[in-house]
Amino acid sequence: MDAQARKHGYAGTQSEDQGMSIRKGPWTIEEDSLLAHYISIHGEGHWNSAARCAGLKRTGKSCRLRWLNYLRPNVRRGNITLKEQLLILQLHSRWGNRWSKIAQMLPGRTDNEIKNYWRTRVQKQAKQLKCDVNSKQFRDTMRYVWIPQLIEKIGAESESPMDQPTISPPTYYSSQIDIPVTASESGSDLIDPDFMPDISVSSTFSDSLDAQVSPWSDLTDYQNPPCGQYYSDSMQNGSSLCPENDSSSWSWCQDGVDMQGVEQERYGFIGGGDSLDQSLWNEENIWFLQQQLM
DNA sequence: AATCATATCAACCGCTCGATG
DNA sequence: ACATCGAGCGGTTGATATGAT
Repeated sequence: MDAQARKHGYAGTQSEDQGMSIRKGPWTIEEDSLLAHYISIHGEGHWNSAARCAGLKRTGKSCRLRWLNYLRPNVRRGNITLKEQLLILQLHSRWGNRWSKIAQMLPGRTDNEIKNYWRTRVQKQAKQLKCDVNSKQFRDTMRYVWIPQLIEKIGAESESPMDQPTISPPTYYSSQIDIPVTASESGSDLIDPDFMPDISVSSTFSDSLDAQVSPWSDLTDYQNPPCGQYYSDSMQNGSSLCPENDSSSWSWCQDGVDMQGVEQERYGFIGGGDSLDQSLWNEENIWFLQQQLM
């Protein structure tokens, strides 16, 4: 579409409605109310006929999008919360760019919003790390730094009686979210919150992160990212303890654990869709986070 | 105060998929 | 089995807001 047409809110073609100009661009209040009124009577679906019958010079697609992303009741707007961020990271790690699927797990959030969040916040970080968002380096940083940080911060928030008076003390959280641990069938390999802060980090890793990871809104307002140690116990069965790996690939060792070795052994691929890491992103964790968002 | 750069987000586009005839 | 059509999805774009210089 040419910029002029968009600017004036009309398309030059009439593909869907015979001879009628199709309006584009931002929705007006009148259009919103027309659409909302129509849907309140006839319900969702049949978007093309909805557009026609409601007297909107819009495509069905446009109406559907407007309804789902804006007009629909219970649409949640505003900042993505920490818990939502955590859930997004987890679910994206599991499902990749399946935005609508991810959105289904975040009540009130739209796929568009989550997609925008990912692109603006997360991909920005990948860019600053000078790596691809699907690269191993970035996945590792996300899994071993940001997600633990988020969990820590959420735990801290949960401690605050002002914040969440009812549920989820940190211990409860930590007992539910076995983020960085290996096969936790027994449930014993869970994060100990005592491990969370004050982590000794290998110089290469910490230098790298301090230098490269810039503050990431809620996620990254940390100067010394905690990482590493809480994997050490549970990841021993990663077997490859600090081997001198192929130096061309990105890896690090900390507390005797070679993350790359672990990665190779354990991880699915971010954005890889079906290659799931069930031990890491298990249903229980996701369910729990969802409950927190309700 | 003006200008430029960057971030954010609403909306569009093209493609795919599933239902239906 | 094939064609058509509507719905939905993910990627992308452009307008606007915000911050930095």
